[in-house]
Amino acid sequence: MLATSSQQKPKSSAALSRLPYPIRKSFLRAARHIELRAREVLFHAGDGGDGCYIVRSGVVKASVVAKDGQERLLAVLGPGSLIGELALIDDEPRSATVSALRPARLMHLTKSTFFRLADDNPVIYRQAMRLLAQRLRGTNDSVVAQGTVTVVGRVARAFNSLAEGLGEKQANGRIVLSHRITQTDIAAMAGVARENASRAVNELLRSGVVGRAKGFYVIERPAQLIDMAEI
Amino acid sequence: MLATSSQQKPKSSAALSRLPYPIRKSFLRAARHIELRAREVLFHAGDGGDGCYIVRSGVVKASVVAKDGQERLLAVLGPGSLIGELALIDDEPRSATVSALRPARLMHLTKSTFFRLADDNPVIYRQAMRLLAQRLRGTNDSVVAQGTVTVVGRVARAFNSLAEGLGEKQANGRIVLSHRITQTDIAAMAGVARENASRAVNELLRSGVVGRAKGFYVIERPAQLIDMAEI
DNA sequence: CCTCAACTGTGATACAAATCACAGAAATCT
DNA sequence: AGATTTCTGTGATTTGTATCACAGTTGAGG
Repeated sequence: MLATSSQQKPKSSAALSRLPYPIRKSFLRAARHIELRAREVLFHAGDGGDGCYIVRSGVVKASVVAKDGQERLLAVLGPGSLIGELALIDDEPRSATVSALRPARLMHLTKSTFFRLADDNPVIYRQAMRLLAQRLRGTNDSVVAQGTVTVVGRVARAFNSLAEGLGEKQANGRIVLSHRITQTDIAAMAGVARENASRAVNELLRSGVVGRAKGFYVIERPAQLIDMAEI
Repeated sequence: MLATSSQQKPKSSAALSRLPYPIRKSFLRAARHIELRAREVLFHAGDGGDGCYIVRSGVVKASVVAKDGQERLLAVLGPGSLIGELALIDDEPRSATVSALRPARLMHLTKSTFFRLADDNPVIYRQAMRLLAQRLRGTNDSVVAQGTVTVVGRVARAFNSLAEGLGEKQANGRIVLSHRITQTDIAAMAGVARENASRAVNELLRSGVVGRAKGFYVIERPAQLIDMAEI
């Protein structure tokens, strides 16, 4: 499964896919399987907890709630995505809350397992560091974007992030976001008010960069969308 | 030197300080020394370049400029700070521009040296991942803060970041920012207009959370400042 | 020490985005 | 199929910040 179908966009978050096969197999053997019902919480921000998870099917979201109660969506993640890796690495509490948007199957890897495997295969360390570095680049961009980019641009960023997390690339280059996303979700990702997210989404729909197909958003022109989100 | 004086705040960015002494020595032996004049650029965003740097003395800044030309300061960094580690890890171009705010001495570590040492001492990998994880937590917070926190709060964050990068903790708990910081800098860190940074800084001065001592900002009540910056 | 450039403070105005207020449309539940 | 609940679109209003304008202050360089 793990992000190898030709229909699927290769994503940097497809955690294991770049590791040599024997190592991948060790991971799979060592992992414990977990099922989540829709809306079930995997862990809350502030929880302790070692170990990380890899999404095998379904869709989950990572979010934090600010002091004032408003929720901010950090990511919506589909199969192949790695979550909870920060607490694995630095023993600090969970930095975000993760819950299922629809029934999901995950595998869980304990901290001790991870480090045991990694000590034997430094390539794992390299791959993990690479992933962290990529995420860091992404969040650095977000910080800058947040201050300089307009609402439409931020909503475009949200769509890109969604494409990253659960997009399925079609043969014709379009990317289908194979989960029903509400404007409230988009607003929470872009960090804007729901009403303004609505206006921005419609602007994107009108311009044809984004479309809808049976309830799912479709990114019609990925390059242009990325360009709009540029900082 | 490397961030061990009792006057100095222990910082997560004091890259090497937590490594066992023999390993630290290997790093120092393998490193090449570099001098920067004030305002001299170490590297530009977009440059290629392997290798990372550790600040040994002086002060440097990391910044990016958005499409619209406005500069955003990501950090102001003093002795002990690690910079340029992303390109080291993932071979992508430099994500920010780094230049000296005043004459600085750095040491440079090539990619091959880093990985050679790390492959022999997995503890280096662990430490590096830890550092990346911490940074990721920080930038995640920033993203949320940017959307939910008011101007004063964002300026408070900027001060915390400055304390992190170049603060010197005094015996009485106060933290001296031992470099002359302009309001333009603070504005660029907080992502607000210079005029509003001015108003916010004065509010912090009036409330006594921050003070000035011979041209330097002093954080009088670090705990309260952190609280104000909380998301 | 004097000069000039850079930095700082503060009011007035402009503007983008949040908030308010609903009405209509679409899912979901029973 | 009908009843709720949730989601969506769109105007009117308010608000926080940016921007403009400019005077006062400071500090670095000759």
